[in-house]
Amino acid sequence: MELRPSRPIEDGDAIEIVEPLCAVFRRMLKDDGQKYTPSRAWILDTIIELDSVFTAEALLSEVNGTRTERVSKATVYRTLELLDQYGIIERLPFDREQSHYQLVYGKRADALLIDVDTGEAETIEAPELIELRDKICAARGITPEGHRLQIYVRSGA
Amino acid sequence: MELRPSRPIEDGDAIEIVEPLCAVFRRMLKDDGQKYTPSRAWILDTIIELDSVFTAEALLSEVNGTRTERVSKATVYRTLELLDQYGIIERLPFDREQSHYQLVYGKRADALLIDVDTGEAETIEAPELIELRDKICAARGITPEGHRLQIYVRSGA
DNA sequence: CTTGGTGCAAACATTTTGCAGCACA
DNA sequence: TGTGCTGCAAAATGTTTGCACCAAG
Repeated sequence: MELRPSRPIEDGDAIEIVEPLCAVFRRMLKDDGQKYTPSRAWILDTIIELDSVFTAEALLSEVNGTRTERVSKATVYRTLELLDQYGIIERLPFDREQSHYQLVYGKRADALLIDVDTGEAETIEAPELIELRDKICAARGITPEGHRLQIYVRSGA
Repeated sequence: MELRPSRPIEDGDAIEIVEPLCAVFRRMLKDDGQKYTPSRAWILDTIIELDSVFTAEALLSEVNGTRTERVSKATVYRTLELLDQYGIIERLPFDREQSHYQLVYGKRADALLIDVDTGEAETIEAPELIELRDKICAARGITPEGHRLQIYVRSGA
C-alpha cells in the first residue's frame, strides 16, 4: 500500500526557509546515515529546475539529457523514494499508468489542475481548502494528516 | 494516460433517479451496442452490495465467493471499464499499487477519507467543496470538468 | 450466420529488487 | 576494510490483450 499524506506548509505553520534545498537534503541524508552523492544532487537540482509536476521518466531523461554523466533509472526511483520520505517531494498517484511527483518542500498547500486531455498537471494555490478540510474533519471529530485536491479540466487538445 | 474526471451529482443538476441501476446499465449497454450479460449483472449487483470503495481484486473474490458461477478477472476488469465509461462507477487511482473504484451514479459529490495506515477509504459528503472548486476555477477563468478531494487520516493501526 | 462475451494465458509497463563492483570514510 | 551507492538485469505486480470457443439474436 502506497499512501502518503501530503504535508505542504499550512497557515499557522512556523516554517522559515533559510537554507537552500540541497542543504536540507544533505542534512536529512546525514541524519539518516546516508550520503549526499553527485547522482542525488543532480536529481534534486533537476527537480528544482523542472519546477512542475513531473514523472520519473521525464526526470530521468532531463537529468541525463542535461549532463554528460548518466544516472540509472534505479537510482532515480531510489532517490525519489528518499525525497518523498523526507517530505521534499510528494508522489501524486493520480494517473494509473505512471506516478507523478511534485516538489512540496517550502510550498503552500495547493490544488492540482489536471488536464484530462493531455495529462498535464499544474499546481495552483488554494489556501481556502485547508479551512474547508478542517471544517469537514472537525465536524466528524477526526484529525486530518494531509489532503489532496484534484480538479479536472478539459483543454480539448 | 488514465485520467477520468469524476461526475457525481452536483447542486443544480437536474437528475432524478427513477429506475434501478441495473436498468440504467442495461440501457447504456444497449445504446452502446453491447449486451447485458449475467456476468455483468452479477458484477454490478456485487458493487451495489459492497456499497463502498473497493478494489478489482476484492470485487472479483466477492463476486465469485457469493455465487457458484465464476467470473474471470478479465471480465471484471472489462466490466469495470464499461461502468466507468458510463459514469456509473469511478476509478480512484489514489493508491499506486492497485486502483480502487467507487459507485458514483446517483450519489452526491464527496470527499474520500483515506486511512494511511490501513489503506481503507471511506466516502463522505462534502457539498461545500463544489462551491470552493467553482470559486477557484472562476477566479482563473477555467471550467471544471470534475474534481476529487482526498483527506488523509491516520488510524494508528 | 454474425456479433459480441468470456476465460485463459501471455503480454505489458512501471516500479522494485538482488547482486556484483565501486567509492569513499 | 566496511558501509553505502550505483547500474544492470531480473523480478514483481496490477492491468490489458490476443485468441479460441461459446452464446444469443
